[in-house]
Amino acid sequence: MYHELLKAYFNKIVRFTPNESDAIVRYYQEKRVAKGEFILRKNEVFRLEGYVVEGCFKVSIIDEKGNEKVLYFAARDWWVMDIDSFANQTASSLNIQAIEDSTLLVISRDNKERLYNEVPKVERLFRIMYQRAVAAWQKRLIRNQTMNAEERYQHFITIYPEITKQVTNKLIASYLGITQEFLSMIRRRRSKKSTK
Amino acid sequence: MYHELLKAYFNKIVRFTPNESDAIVRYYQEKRVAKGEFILRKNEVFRLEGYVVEGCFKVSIIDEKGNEKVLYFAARDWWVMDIDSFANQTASSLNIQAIEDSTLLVISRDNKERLYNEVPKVERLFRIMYQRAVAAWQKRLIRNQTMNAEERYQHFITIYPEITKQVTNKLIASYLGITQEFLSMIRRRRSKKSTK
DNA sequence: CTCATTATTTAAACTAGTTTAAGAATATTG
DNA sequence: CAATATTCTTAAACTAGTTTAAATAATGAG
Repeated sequence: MYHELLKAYFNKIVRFTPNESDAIVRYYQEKRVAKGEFILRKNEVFRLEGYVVEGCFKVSIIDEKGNEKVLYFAARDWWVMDIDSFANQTASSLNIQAIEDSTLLVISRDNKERLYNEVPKVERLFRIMYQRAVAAWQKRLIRNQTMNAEERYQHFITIYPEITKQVTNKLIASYLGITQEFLSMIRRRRSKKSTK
Repeated sequence: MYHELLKAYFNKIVRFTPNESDAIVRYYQEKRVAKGEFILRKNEVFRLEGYVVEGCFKVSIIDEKGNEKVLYFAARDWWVMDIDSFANQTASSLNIQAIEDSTLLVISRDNKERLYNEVPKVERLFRIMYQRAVAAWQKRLIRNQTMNAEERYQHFITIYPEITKQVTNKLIASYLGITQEFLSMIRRRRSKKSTK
């Protein structure tokens, strides 16, 4: 039944006929993931690309000092993947873990290649999706270089109000590239300001 | 004559027939840009996507304090574009300026759409190119969050030895997200180390 | 419900990187 | 070639964000 969500998602980007839509979503299977479960661990090869229909994931790396850095969150209507590992079937440097009980629609790498061949317009679909993704990552980098931590936090809670509720401050701090202690200070500063 | 370079570039990603290759590169026109010239200024709509065959460009933004931040450099065999502005024909927030006398192969947004339709495999080509670009931007962000300024500088001069020669330290500092003064200090520290 | 774990806050000492200012070295232009 | 502009360097004072440590609050497992 979640397939309708995925059809709607895709049809907003490229207009498919009902037949094409059906053929596409047939490749995607429902997968439930319990809170805390990993769908990818560092050094594994990422085998499934997933559209999140329920719940929330964190995509992170562990640096050489053992610190976890959150690369991004994927809540409802987002995708989880290690685009590099999935495309090239190389060992991943990322962890992907459910931070709530979650449900995905997943496709394997082999099936994705089959899908590109069966419905060539899917190339266009993902061309546009990736094109937008490049623009989004560029903007994120620009924000990191032009905004200070407080401004980045403000931006985060404004554009991701739902995720703000779903994840801990520790993880938000990691996403923003600061320590949880400093985020705590920012939050105090902000709450003082707002009561004045 | 530069068209052969572009054919080679594309054929490394997707195998095209000679006819297809010819059809594709016919859409790309040679454009010379003198040092210092802008091919895009903030608030304009980006109309040309370009493959650099000669020279070097800087792609940057001016933040609200008036500081220029270099997003990336594009030397030979790279692409210059504002992917967001080009795709959606919205006002750009970027400047793109030649930092040497340069030569590009350019395509207009309208011709690019025609190209996608004339040679559908080009969708696949750019799907793969953008997919790789997403992976590259993610890695850049991870480097920014896990490496300090000196490590980032070391990484930069290692993977971009040519660009290191082509651009000023001021611009490298901007790319790395630090001030030129601090980069200068890093360079002194490094040169002391290496003479010990 | 209780114990244990994890997240959050606070604060003081610290450090990586910035700011400001000025002089020296390079490049650019007429 | 001289004049001018720009880049690069140095250094001191500063600040945004980190580290360490400890206390408190919230959450989760049994």
